[in-house]
Amino acid sequence: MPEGHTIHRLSKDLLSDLGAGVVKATSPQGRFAHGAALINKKTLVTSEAWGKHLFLTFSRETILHIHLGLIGKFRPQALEHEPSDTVRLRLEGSRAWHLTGPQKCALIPKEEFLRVIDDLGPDPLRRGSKWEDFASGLTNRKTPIAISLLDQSIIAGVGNVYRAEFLFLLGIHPQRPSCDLTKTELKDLWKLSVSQLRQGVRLNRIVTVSQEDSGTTPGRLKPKDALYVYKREGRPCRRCGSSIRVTKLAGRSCWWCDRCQRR
DNA sequence: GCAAAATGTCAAG
DNA sequence: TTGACCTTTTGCA
Repeated sequence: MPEGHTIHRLSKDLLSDLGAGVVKATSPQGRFAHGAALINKKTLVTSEAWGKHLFLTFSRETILHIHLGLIGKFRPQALEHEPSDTVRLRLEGSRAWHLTGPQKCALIPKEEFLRVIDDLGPDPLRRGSKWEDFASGLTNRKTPIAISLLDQSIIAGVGNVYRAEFLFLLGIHPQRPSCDLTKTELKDLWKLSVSQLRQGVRLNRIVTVSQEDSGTTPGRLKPKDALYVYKREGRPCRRCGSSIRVTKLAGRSCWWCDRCQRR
């Protein structure tokens, strides 16, 4: 589930749901019992997303740092919905929110918050992020562009789905050395990140296929029709019909179309 | 019904 | 580059 769009959407939804009053916090799993007790009966003051990191600030400057990792989920439930014993944290406002399988769920001091965001590259979903910072992170980098796009210190919030889809949409081969991209390509890559991630927040899912290619609106698309290349190895490219290929880059599968994406 | 994979990251070899 | 982490979902019998 979680690339940057998921976390930014969560950040908004949590604030509108829990921001009104005092929050009740528990840890049905028990593993975060101490932290939950410290948050309990406090007010949610701010909710911020930086790339794939979520920071909830409660009264008295208590900062809760959450990172979902690969398998974590943070989902709204009806108040009467009983939490399973895998729920690390349950927050209760106008709805209940159940956090399961997070990579990180901890109360942190302000210095650590600053350190975490300092290590991140520009986040296309944050105001004030500049494409020049993205571009300067890639100068002199011979690493394949598909590897750079997963590097959170280069661009924060892009994950394995978006990297493959962005490169397809711009006709860029995943193995192209990062430093070989033209200024125009870099600018386009940044602009595409901004528009795609924003759409991801709006729809609360990743849909990259255009209306012309799909013949319908994004909201009505079936999951398997929403993407151009991700997890489509061996299937025909939606643009040219040639077989989608897959390779390992940065330890993760990366899909591309050899005809649409030139080296 | 069970194994494998999953939109992620870090530490160890 | 590989394994570990943590849980749910998917794919295959």
